[in-house]
Amino acid sequence: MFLNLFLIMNSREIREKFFHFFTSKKHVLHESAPIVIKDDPTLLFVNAGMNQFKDIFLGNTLASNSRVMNSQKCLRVSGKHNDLEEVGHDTYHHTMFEMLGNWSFGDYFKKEAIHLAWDFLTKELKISEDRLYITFFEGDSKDQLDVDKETRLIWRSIVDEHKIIPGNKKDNFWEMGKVGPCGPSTEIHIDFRSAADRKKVKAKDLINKDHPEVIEIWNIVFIEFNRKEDNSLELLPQKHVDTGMGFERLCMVMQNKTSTYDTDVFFDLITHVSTISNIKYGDNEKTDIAIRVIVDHIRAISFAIADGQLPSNTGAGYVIRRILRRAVRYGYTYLNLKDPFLYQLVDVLAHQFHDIFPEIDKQKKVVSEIVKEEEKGFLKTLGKGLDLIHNSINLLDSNAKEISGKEVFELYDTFGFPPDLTALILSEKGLSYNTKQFEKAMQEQKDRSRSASEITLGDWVQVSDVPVEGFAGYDQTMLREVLLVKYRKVNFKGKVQYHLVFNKTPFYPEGGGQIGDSGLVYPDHHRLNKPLMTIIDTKKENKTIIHIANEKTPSGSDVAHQIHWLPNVRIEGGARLTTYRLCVDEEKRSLTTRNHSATHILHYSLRKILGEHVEQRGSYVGSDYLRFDFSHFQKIEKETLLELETEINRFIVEGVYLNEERDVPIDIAKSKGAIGLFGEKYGDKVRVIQFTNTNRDRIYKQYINSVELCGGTHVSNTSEIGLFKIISESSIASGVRRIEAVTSIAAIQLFNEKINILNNVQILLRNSDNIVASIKKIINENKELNELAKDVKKQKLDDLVNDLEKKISDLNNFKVLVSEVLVDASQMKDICFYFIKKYNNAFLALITRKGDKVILNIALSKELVEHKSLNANQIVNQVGKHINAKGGGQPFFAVASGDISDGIPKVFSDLEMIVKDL
RNA sequence: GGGGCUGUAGCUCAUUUGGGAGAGCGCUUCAAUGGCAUUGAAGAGGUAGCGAGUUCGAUUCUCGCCAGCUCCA
Repeated sequence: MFLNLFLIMNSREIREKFFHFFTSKKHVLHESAPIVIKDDPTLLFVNAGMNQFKDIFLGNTLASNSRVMNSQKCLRVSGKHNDLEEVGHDTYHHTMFEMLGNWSFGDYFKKEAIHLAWDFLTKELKISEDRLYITFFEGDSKDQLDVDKETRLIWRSIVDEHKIIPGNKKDNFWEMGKVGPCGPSTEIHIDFRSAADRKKVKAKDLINKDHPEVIEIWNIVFIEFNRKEDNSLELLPQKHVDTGMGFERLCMVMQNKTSTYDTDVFFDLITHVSTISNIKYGDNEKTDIAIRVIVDHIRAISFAIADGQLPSNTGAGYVIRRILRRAVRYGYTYLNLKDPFLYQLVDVLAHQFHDIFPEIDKQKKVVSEIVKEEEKGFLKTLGKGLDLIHNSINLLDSNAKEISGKEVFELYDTFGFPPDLTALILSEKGLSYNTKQFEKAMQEQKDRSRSASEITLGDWVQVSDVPVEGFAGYDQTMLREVLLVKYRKVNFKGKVQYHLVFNKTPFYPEGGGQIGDSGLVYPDHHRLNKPLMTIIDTKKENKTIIHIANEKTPSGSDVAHQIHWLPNVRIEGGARLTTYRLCVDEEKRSLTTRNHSATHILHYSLRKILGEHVEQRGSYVGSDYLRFDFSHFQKIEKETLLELETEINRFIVEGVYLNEERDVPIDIAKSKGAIGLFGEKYGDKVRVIQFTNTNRDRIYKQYINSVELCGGTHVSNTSEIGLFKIISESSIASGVRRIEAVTSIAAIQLFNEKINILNNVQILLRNSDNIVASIKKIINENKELNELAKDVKKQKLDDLVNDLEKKISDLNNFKVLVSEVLVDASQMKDICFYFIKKYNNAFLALITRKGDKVILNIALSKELVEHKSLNANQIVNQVGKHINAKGGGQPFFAVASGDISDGIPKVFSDLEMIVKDL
């Protein structure tokens, strides 16, 4: 490859250049948000640079800097131009990519934004103006929006008018979603076709037409409206600029390539895949596609895992699993890679991004372990699927050409075997499958899922327009004068529930591992003291706190009815509004709070005892117990667990006071050594929870210091936790372990239960003072006795068999035995099997009693069944009627049980009749 | 969130109208060879995920729960 080092910048230099340029224009570098999104049911991954600034646009949060720039990790797996199944087939789409962007929050607007972008491209990067084209918003009559004349005018002062092209709402009016901030955009496109091609067709005609060499490189959005639920547009109080430039595409342009995969961004990865597979990139279209798929996907997978999203079978984790499997599939089919290989690429990525995105390098061992385990799992799935396919093929008529689409769908749906692989295997045998049937089955599955999820949410009903203040429950569990802002009806598992949003609330919404509060809502009126609603859970959707209420009030009427029935108490902007009193279930909250603080201490102690590599991977803090997942490579020995418990309980006994600080600038918090949650996005101001002992309260002469960024509730002194006890330690994924524990009342209960058991054991052992020795002795004795008993039983059975043997009569050439025996049912069965195996002409009928029950067995040598067409099944029912028995079995052995023991003689006489007739 | 599949010995899995709970590997012991690899023999190891129901009888059928896999949203 020819590289002119003086002219061609590598990707790192390009990124640096961007940061440098905008720093010089007074922009502050903002860290990329984790690629994984929490608390937003509509979005699983960050798909644009602006995601993390959503709340600033909406006016919910104030920006700490009015000018910001960054490179944001993004992940796109669906949408019009980003179908996962397409990635790799062309040479410029990606699942994971970097988005360079600069932002103005109420600072500069159109003119400066346009000039900044233009200057960066043409002056800093020295991209030829000749190649650049501009689009602007042409207006939209439905939205009553005029042509964006201002933008057009600004551009006219910069470039030739013929290069400025109007675009419609689809291309040049950017919206975040159905509702929310939006505005017109202007885009810079680049044409890097050959001179000959440029002569043939004008660039103007190729813009926004999916031409691979005429592409958009920079999108500049002027956020000035808020799209409301009724579809109307409202002017925002402030105007913002949001820009996004695809980094990989920019590198492609700057490095004179026609494919992003030919840039240095992918060079090392591709080289590595070539080495592993021994297949050169560029040799063959099919293997090239496979290599592109792999190098693209490993980026998405690694960044997602490093940001805390483990592959799983639902939600965001499932998306990661699907991407990983697609990569494995392409490697498996086209590069003949039959063993795990993707995990080896993590190192390459770690090295490549160690300075800009250090999260992969920091955890490369964990990430690659997880990838490897996933690969192994999928290869196993593939193996199973292969067996199933070969079975189906073997069952096929020799002249059949096709297997049913339903079968292929089942293979995919149930066993996860990809249909394209199925098709490949079939075609090797000259077969195919019915794709119409497959599509039909697929559509049915989709319809089923959609209809199941559609009913769930009702529309929000707006009750009042007061501003929402949010959580106020750190200092109180009861709040008066609360107003209902909006509510909606929801169907959940066949039950009706209500979602309620209040203007302020003491209810903690599920988050940071801590479960949501439950409690009661009362009318805030001194004469009304009956609860109106039962809040069963509290959750967060983005930043909105949603209270989930039962359909019925505690007194049995409908909640919705209550909302409208209530007396109007407060007057707000001319409207009479009901005020409420919100009361959190204090017992549940206080137990949860204890568990949350205990979780922090556990985290601290784990790092102290096991090492700094321990990082939180997930946590559940409930009122009954706590669960903590963390990175660690081996099983924790019993002694270590004990040490851990002791350490934590010392921490508790020390009675360390909580030092809680709100609105601490994140830099200061970090300088204090505060540990952030793995993959969590924090704002500029954070809440710091610190338990640090001072000299005065040291009992154990140990310095204790737990500092974490946390939004949860905590005890004011660690002594409130009372007691900490681990109940289990296990593995949940490769390199990730889980500890479950209880505290306070639950821990005391656990101890009491255990001690109670011990006491009972001791009493049973006649107050032995060495329980363990006593039990060991008993076990040994028991073992000896068992062996003795076994011998005796066997002897007894042998004796019985001998006795019975003597009773066997020869009748018409049959060995006949009809008798009542004093053994249990399973021994009787053994006797039956012994004789019918010993003799080839045995006819046995044995009876035994168990309580009131009479059990009858009929057993016949198999030869009798075959040659004499006898059937034990029939006989047992025929003679069983005398003892009121029903039963059945196989022709050679049948069982029946009844409850009339007086009938036994009749059973015997009937059997004699049967034998005589043989 | 919805659908499908699976759950049997430490591991991998058999077990058909519902009627004896099994195989291979691993483990323990003994024997053969100077030792190891190995070979032979014997043995231990199970509430058939949990809980109800139907049945004379359930690993098997039905329902619920739990866990895993898988597809869809």
